[in-house]
Amino acid sequence: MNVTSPPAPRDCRKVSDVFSRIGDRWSMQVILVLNNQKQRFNEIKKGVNGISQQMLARTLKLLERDGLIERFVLDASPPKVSYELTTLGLSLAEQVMALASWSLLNFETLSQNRERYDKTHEN
Amino acid sequence: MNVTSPPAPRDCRKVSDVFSRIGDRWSMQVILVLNNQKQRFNEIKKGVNGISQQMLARTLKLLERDGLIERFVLDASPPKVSYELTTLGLSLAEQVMALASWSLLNFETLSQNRERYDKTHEN
DNA sequence: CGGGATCCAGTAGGATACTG
DNA sequence: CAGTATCCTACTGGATCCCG
Repeated sequence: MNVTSPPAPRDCRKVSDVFSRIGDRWSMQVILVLNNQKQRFNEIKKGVNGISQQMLARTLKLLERDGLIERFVLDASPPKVSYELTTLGLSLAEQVMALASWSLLNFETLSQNRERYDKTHEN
Repeated sequence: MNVTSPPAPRDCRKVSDVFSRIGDRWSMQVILVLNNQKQRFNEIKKGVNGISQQMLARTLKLLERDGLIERFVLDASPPKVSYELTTLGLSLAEQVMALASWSLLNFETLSQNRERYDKTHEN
């Protein structure tokens, strides 16, 4: 895709599809936490601030379904399961990391913009 | 932020905040369509496949609130309004374009992975 | 420990009609 | 043309309990 022009409508649907899959509240955060680190369920849970057990389980399953992470059952009783980004997942993680860096860099600016907007439009 | 390590929990919240703002169904698509192109309301609507009038109006207002786009009223009656990415919006658009390119490149792989997963887990 | 099942609330998002 | 107002539905995500 040309970087200087908007995508074609057909492309838009594909982009929309991928975005709506990873653009939920948790997927990208899980990808970030797993970046270069094979981790177990509760380790990921600690890493992702505020996620519930169920949402983590759901998110991991969807990411596994897309082939972005791989699930390893280490032991059955007591259960030990760990997760790791696949090659595909790692390539996505790079893009997500770039977006995350942008977010950290510009978070304050965004907050200030919102505050200013709300003040001038509160009528 | 270091690209090889997961972000700190405090950073995670900021990243989550930004992601939950632009990670909805439409924001990133609008940003893509506006990339390097000042456009009017209905032009954007044509560019973003399937968006309703209301959702476009809502999305544009939120993006303007964050200072990512600027709104220009050209005429009052009949109304003519156009939108353009700000410098901040352009810098975000770069990251979003990278993610969009990844999406186009790997869309087929993702679809196949899902299909395969669903077949082997349908029990 | 790593989930699954169930129930519930909040909100994102769609359809339609109306307006300056 | 570029919105706003209203209503409604569907889905996301949270809480809780249970299970091997």
